[in-house]
Amino acid sequence: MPELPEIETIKRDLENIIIGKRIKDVEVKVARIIKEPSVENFIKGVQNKEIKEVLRRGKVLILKLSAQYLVIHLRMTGQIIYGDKQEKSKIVFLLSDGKYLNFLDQRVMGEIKLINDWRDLPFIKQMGPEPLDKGFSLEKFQEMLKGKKTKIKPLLMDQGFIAGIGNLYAVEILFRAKANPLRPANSLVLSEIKKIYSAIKEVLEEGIWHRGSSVDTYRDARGEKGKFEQRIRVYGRKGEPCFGCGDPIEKITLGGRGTYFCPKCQK
DNA sequence: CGGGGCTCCTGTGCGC
DNA sequence: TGCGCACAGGAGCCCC
Repeated sequence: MPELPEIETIKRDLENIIIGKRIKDVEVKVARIIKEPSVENFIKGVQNKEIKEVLRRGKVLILKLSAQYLVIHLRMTGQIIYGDKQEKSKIVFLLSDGKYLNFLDQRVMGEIKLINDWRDLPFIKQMGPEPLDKGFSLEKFQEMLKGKKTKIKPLLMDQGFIAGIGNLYAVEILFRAKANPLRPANSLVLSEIKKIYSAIKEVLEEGIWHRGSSVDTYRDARGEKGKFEQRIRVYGRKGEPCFGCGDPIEKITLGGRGTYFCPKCQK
């Protein structure tokens, strides 16, 4: 599942590959992925537009074109792969260098929009801070947690609270911080908040360093798998021995999502 | 306002 | 062995 580190990896790859190139044409094989404008206007809107910049906000990938923005959300199984045209592509952009930018998506939950300003999207407007920005300080995190009765794990996954963290990284962050996913946010004391805060930065940076995790279908912009999955401590390890104490890892459902943790190490 | 549950979607893997 | 169902989860939505 592409989360902040995976999208950031794709963003950095694409920066080196496609900036300055033009989209000559686009083939829309699955219309429902294009959320706005109409498919017809989408095609007209991207034709012969230069890719000026690649941006990321949370789990959202943004390509700045000559006038508008191409906003891409990969959701669960979306992939953006540069190179030859791929048979399974749902959307194919033909670039001015003769290569293709393929949008693939097994479960077809991804979304692409062409809009005047990405900052106007409601989902972006209500999004929480970028966890790797300097502005996301310990003090700010402390402030954000105040009065939040929500369990810490779903809270970390709430894009309105903090941007870019999904199920896998939320689970890994809490294991690193030795915090139980069920803890109400406002029950955490400063020493625990500090550990979670540090773990957020560390785990996400480690994820980027290892070019993401490919436990599902994630691939980088060149179609390669990430290596962070080798660093995973708890995700998907139900019943297997905890790397901290050897007790079996437990799996519960929280907010409908599989939540892995060690009840002994995570208090 | 918060939280639970359903929805979308399809390949995989488990149980009977 | 083969079939059928549950499961995977990001985010919008409804409802209590």
